[in-house]
Amino acid sequence: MTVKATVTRRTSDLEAAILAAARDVLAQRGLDGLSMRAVAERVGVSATALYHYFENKDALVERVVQSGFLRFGEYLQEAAERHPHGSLERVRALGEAYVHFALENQAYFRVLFSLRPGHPQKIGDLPDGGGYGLLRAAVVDSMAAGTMRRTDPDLVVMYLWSMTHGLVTIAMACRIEECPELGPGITGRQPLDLFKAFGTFVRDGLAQRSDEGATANTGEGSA
Amino acid sequence: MTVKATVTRRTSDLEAAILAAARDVLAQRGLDGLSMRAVAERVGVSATALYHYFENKDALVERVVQSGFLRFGEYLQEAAERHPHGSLERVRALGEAYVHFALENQAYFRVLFSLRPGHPQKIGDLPDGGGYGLLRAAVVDSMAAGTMRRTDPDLVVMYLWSMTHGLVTIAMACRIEECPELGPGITGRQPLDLFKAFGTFVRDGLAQRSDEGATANTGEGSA
DNA sequence: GCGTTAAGTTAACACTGTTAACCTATTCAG
DNA sequence: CTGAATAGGTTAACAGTGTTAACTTAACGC
Repeated sequence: MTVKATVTRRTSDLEAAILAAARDVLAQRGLDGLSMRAVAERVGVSATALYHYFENKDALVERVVQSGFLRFGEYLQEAAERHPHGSLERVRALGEAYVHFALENQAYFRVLFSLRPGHPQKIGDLPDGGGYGLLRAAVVDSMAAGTMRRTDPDLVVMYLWSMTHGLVTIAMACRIEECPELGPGITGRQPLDLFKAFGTFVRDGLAQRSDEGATANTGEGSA
Repeated sequence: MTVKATVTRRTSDLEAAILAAARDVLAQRGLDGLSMRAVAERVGVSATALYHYFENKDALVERVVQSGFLRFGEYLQEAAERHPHGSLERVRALGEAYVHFALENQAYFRVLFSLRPGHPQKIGDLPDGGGYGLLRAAVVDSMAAGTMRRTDPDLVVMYLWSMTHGLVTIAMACRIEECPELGPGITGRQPLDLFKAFGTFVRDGLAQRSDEGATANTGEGSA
């Protein structure tokens, strides 16, 4: 145990080790299992040692969240760059990446957007704006390219973000694919699959259009 | 203290008192402040007495959640009944009621849709299906009345639910109206106001339509 | 009147975040 | 080179949590 102590004497890479341990514990045992003692034990240090690097548990969690947002933002960016500027596909890809990342890193994501009171963080404080700027740019580009109707881009971003985030949140609260009462159109379908199906609604809206007969009963498109 | 004891000796209205106290504590001090001892003290009883009526804290919370969903469902129903069957207004009213109730009962709503692991409840277990059936009926009616395009109603419900729930969730995680980085179209606007603005997108979609010029830059409609 | 049982009590355990007091090795001033 | 200061760790302890065990006490059926 004193081994690590003498080694890390020089600089504070212990801080990094603590953060890494906190991430691991969070991913494995969830937010409830994330205790100061658990993190400390994983690092091989006493619990109170953590207080030399973080003011309290909230501060530690906040740092974990920040690094989480960073990874999240990078993931979104990579997804966006696989599609041309100004295309609706780029917007859609961002949404799909959002859903995918959230479900692959559930314990993580729960904290990122934890509903806990006292956690109302401003979006601007997050690295990369939590991906907001990324989506906004894609929307603005699409409007400029003429693939998306021109309106207030912020309003559109908020709308798309809400829909995507809501799907993820609901999927986490109750396993959608295991809810038979949701009807045959939902049961058995993964959240990502549902998201893709929403694409039709987002593009063309829900209102009955005058230029289409009452017979149309389309499934979901591909793009 | 023995006053209440001798009074409640007869039947178990203590159970109801505990539930009421739990609701109060939850609303006032939030989920973190909801401890067995706090609830017990409010009732005027020892903490361990609660275990005669509820297996553990989770069971107590679950009962609180159930009664919460009941109130939630009633609130939604009242909102729906103020608009005619088959109208899009009825669908929209349900969404607005959803947003309004959530923001007026935040501490409550956080638990209703808590992201906590181990809480993935099936929708069918909730009273009234958590309002799902209500929205579904409104959607089906609208499709039958020809005001809404015909598609899989469950998919539409899931789409509308996601969007609405996402907006609420985001609004709770970070006070939207205090985020200047969200652009002038968002800052200062209440979530309910944003929801109404989404109506245009939901009805007509985001895609550029061939029958409209590139000059259209509409605000949000009224209905 | 007597046991049984329901409904409450206190004491205690294991766990949590956090603080205080302490030790120790490194660093830096004189 | 010595000695003080300090950064970085330790153990002990406190208040709070959910929960269990053991105990009391009041009400009911026979």
